[in-house]
Amino acid sequence: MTVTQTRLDEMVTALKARAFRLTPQRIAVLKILADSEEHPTVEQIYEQVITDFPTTSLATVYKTVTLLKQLGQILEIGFGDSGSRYDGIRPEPHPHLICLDCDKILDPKLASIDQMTAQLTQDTGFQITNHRLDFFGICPECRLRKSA
Amino acid sequence: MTVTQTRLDEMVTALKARAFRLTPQRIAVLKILADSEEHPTVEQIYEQVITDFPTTSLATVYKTVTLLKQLGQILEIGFGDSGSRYDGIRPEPHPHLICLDCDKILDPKLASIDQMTAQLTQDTGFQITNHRLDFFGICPECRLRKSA
DNA sequence: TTGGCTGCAAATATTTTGCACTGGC
DNA sequence: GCCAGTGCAAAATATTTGCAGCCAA
Repeated sequence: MTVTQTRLDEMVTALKARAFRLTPQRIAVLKILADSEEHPTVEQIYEQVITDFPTTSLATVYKTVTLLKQLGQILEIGFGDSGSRYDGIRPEPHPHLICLDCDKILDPKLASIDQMTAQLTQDTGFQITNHRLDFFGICPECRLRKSA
Repeated sequence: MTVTQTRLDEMVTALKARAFRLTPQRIAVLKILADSEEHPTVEQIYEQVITDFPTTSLATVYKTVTLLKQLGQILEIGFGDSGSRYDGIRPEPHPHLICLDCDKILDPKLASIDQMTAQLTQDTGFQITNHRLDFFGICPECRLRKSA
């Protein structure tokens, strides 16, 4: 049993638990999200889906992504400017490291967020339910390419 | 000399330094941004501006906000869903604490970000130039109101 | 004086929605 | 068989842009 398999199973289980139907289009979207390390956009998911189901509409992909988001099965990573990107592999909040040059997104390990959250709760009285932490910069590969 | 006065001066200086013109509409926008603790949207800035200059267009406010953003004089705080909000008082990146109920945004003090940035630079080789840290939850006032 | 700035409207981009048909359960 | 889900197009939202006239420097 691979990690990917597990994630897809979890998504399927989450849908079944709430009596949502498992249509071929939905399963195709789930598979892509459960298997994509590169944090795809809705448009990119759509491009993938229509290779298997050519009649699938963009609206259906939007609806499925919205549904999964509401079920907490995927994480939305949106930047004001254009289409949001999604992480189906790690649905819980976690830091991102974004290259401004090639748009690559990495998931670095950083432990201290929980501590900051606890501190804020104590200081402000907020009941914190979610967070978002993004770092922007230039990745080593793009730095090399530019200096060449 | 108040803090607000200083911020407005800084914005004016930044515009002059690059030979941008100081039109009445622009100054009105600057004043609002330099003076608003509540992180207003473009629409809210627009509402304010037209009380002084009724013919001002929304596009002009957008253009001015975009210009100030490019000059690093204001900080954009965008959430995928709707209009971005702006902070003209503290243009440098800093954490936000957002109430999901009343949309209030606070600026809590948290020191450890620089340390995390340094760590990431060392671990990943990224040249980090910017970051964003937002916490979402329910503020004490809204919690009280809901439990009442 | 003059070229950047404004204001209007139209264009653009992204995401949502209405509705008749279809197919999963 | 029922009704949620789909697909199409139109709508809604947010922001940008073209261009003629205007005004800050």
